[in-house]
Amino acid sequence: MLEIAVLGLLKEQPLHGYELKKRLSDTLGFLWGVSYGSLYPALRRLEREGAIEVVVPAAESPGFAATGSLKGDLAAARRAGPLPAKPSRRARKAYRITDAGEARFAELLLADDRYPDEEKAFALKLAFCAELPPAARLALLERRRTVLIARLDQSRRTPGTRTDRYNLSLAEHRTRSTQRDLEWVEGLIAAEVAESPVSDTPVSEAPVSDTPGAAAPAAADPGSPKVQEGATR
Amino acid sequence: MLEIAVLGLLKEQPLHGYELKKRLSDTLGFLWGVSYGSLYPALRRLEREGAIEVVVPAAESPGFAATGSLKGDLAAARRAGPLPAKPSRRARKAYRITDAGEARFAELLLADDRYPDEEKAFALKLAFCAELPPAARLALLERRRTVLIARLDQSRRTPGTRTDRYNLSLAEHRTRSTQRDLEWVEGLIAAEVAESPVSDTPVSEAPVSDTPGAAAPAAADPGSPKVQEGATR
DNA sequence: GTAGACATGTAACCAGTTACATGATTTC
DNA sequence: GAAATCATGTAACTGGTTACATGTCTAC
Repeated sequence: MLEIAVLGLLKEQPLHGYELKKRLSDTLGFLWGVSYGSLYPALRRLEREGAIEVVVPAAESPGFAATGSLKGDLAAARRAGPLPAKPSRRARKAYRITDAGEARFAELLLADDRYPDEEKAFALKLAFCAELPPAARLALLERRRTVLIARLDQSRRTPGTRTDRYNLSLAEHRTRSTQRDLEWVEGLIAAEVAESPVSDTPVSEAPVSDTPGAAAPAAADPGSPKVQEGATR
Repeated sequence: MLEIAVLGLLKEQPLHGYELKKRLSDTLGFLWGVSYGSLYPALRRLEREGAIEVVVPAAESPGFAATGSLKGDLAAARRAGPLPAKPSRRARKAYRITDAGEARFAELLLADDRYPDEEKAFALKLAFCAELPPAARLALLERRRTVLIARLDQSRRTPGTRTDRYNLSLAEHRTRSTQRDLEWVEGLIAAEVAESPVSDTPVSEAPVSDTPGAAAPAAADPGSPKVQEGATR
């Protein structure tokens, strides 16, 4: 999860840990508060795997010549005036994504992770899917759709053993939420298909299929009922 | 989290681990799939803390006389015919909640836990709040309300740095979901207040206050803005 | 010279998971 | 007597967290 976010941000530009953390907090902050205690180890892990690499400290911000002395260069950068991306302090290590990292990123976005928080995982992936090829993006959305449909008809099958006021209300609210989530992703899918014509790409299994009108709220047709959430173990 | 669920189920009746797991899977299954690897350690932890205790194996299901021999009794129970709560196998250990456990349960339901998955935590607590005194229940709902309001006006303040199609859609969908969650809990609060007249009980700090019309979607007044989700940290 | 922002890192913990080991009892 | 189901438990791992330790540079 963290690795997705890190790779996603580094795909746009090289960044060092501290800055990365700030961006994670305020561009994805509404979904996530990452801590240094997980970020730095994650960076080292990714580096070891070859997904990212330390960027050479020269020419950090164009506009002054590198002398070869790191400290000197940094001081020079500082003297040049306050830049939007503020110049350095300590032994700041900026990372850049590698080709292997790009591959890993795509793989992670599409992976069938059994991360506990489905909703958060999907939200995070969606937040970064703009950088993905259209087919992969579509696959991501289709997968989410399958999960939601499975959830819906599970709640339809299961009567619910606890029938006090609170559980009843909870179940109903949950079902409606899921329905709306489904309508939403179906909207996204439709937009996606409209944008790039439905080439023959057999991305995973169900190309796009059904959705008769536009966004049928909670109709039948489980599409491909293979996925099955791992609720029961 | 697990402890809440376990205590909540044991509040209704004594159960052994295996059965507990089954109930967790199919009465709360839609929110949770617990595994033995966490359940059994949790039971031992709760027992050590004195929140639950092993129930004496005699008179497990009334209708036959205990002989003093566990195995004999169990075999007898078996012979008596298949009961709804099926009789035993191996050295089955049923647990019962203690008074200390009841106290712990109430404490956990109201605790300000910084468990990562807010939504799941609230859903779980709500699923068991029927057994709580009305004032505590109300406090639980009020707290949730505060969190949702904080979330809403954070998303209003934060413009959002990433402005591609997907992030925009995500942010909008999220806001609407939160709004509906808020309306829902406000409905629950209203029902709660209607049921038990607003005695002077100063449960936590904000008694009930505001909500002028009935369920004002996203109005001002953060109630008590103390809570503050730990997103940024 | 010290307060505070910038910057990196480690250790201990947390709440769960999977995989495995084991054993009792019933059913065929 | 083999397979299925019931039943309990441990060890290693996971993906994070908090709390802490340390260092650098600026501004006052």
